[in-house]
Amino acid sequence: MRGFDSRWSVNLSSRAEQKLRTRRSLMDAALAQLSADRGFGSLSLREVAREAGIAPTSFYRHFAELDELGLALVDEGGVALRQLMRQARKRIARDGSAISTSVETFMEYLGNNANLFRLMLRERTGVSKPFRTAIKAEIDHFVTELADDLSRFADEQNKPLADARLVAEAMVTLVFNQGAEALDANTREREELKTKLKTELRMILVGSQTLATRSGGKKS
Amino acid sequence: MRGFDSRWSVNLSSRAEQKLRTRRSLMDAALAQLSADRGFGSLSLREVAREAGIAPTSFYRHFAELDELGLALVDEGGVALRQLMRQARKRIARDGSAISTSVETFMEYLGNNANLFRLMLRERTGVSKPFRTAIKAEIDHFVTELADDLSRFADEQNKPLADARLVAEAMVTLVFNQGAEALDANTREREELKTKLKTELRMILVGSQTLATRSGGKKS
DNA sequence: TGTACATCAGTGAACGCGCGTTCACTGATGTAC
DNA sequence: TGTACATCAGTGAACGCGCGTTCACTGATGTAC
Repeated sequence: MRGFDSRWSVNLSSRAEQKLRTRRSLMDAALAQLSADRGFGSLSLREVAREAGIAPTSFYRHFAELDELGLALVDEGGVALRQLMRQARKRIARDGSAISTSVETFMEYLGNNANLFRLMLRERTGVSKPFRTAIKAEIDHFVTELADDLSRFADEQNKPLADARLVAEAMVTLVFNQGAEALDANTREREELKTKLKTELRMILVGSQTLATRSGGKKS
Repeated sequence: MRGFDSRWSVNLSSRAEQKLRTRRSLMDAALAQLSADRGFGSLSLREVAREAGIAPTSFYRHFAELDELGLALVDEGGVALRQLMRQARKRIARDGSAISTSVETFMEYLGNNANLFRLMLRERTGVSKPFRTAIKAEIDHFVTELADDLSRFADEQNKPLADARLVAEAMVTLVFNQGAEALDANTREREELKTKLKTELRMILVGSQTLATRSGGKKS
């Protein structure tokens, strides 16, 4: 437990360190209670405090309400998304095969941060506007980067594609939806989902190239 | 109010008619409370009974629990999906332009059954397994019919496509996701969504045809 | 370094609230004769 | 048709429960001198 945040502790009083540690316990407690059958909306402040091992009243020393904790988790989800993308780029540079590598990387991240992604995937279409807005912003950022990558890639290969942003959106929609299913699938089903997903992404990519070419693209 | 179910009332005692009417009030009350900010999970039995104008205890004369009412609504959603598809086929036969007509028909249905679709779209990835299962079954049925249509259409046009089922799944995923967004969009945004959606569907269709041709399709 | 005071994370008691569910009931509707 | 009994949708009182939130507090940690 000690040192889990040693990088930051240098300038913090031990009281402040302890506060951060409790805050983390609360966030972990909330994450731990998420599952296929429990969304963030079904958590209670008392339950989270109980799981974190503090009195319900202490919760207010860290967050004004439960949703504020949830939005902090969404921030972490955004960090995970950016790491995911960085990791995927690195691997693609090494292994090529952009679609396959991306899907593999995504699914790996999904497995390693199951409940964080559960939160993002579910609350994205959930009931709380602040959640939807925050998550949509994170995904938007993700889509933008993907669209840039796609454009660059298309230029390099001299295979233009129609409307990179739209292609990126469609891809992210499919990836996230299959991701949501993959979370609660067994290993075999997950492999099937990956295969399906790769084919679907390829269809979109190829389709967009074909449409770009037909409508007078810059292909030689 | 009288005669709203006159087609069925013929063989029913007036007591049974009244019971059906109350049941309908309950289902309508639940539907009426759904919105962008309220999912089925946030409804309470007491609230629904209040809105329907009956005592909370009377609820149990109609459903064993609130979820049972929800599943009855999902059944109605299934009916709406089948009507939607029937309507779309009819229009396509008349107007051609399969993708555009389908999207228009879907969006129209969405607008006319907003809360019913809200329920389907949200609980599809929601927290209750029975809901997820029931909705997935309805969508599956929808996907199957779409896949059949796609195959038939491809044969007629002598443009084979790769893996009709998978194409249908991807299309339905995109349509439902954009549908969820369209529900809470204004008219202008909705038009944008339609345009985007049509392009995305066209990419998938064209991509699937291109892939089928490349891998030795039966095209002349 | 030692002392006096300030800060503040964590606490336990207490509150009022809406919830789901049970129960025994009422009285209109339906049925058997 | 008229009568006596059965059915059953709808009721109101009552229950125990977990919830979010308030409050005044405690005591360890931090700070000023």
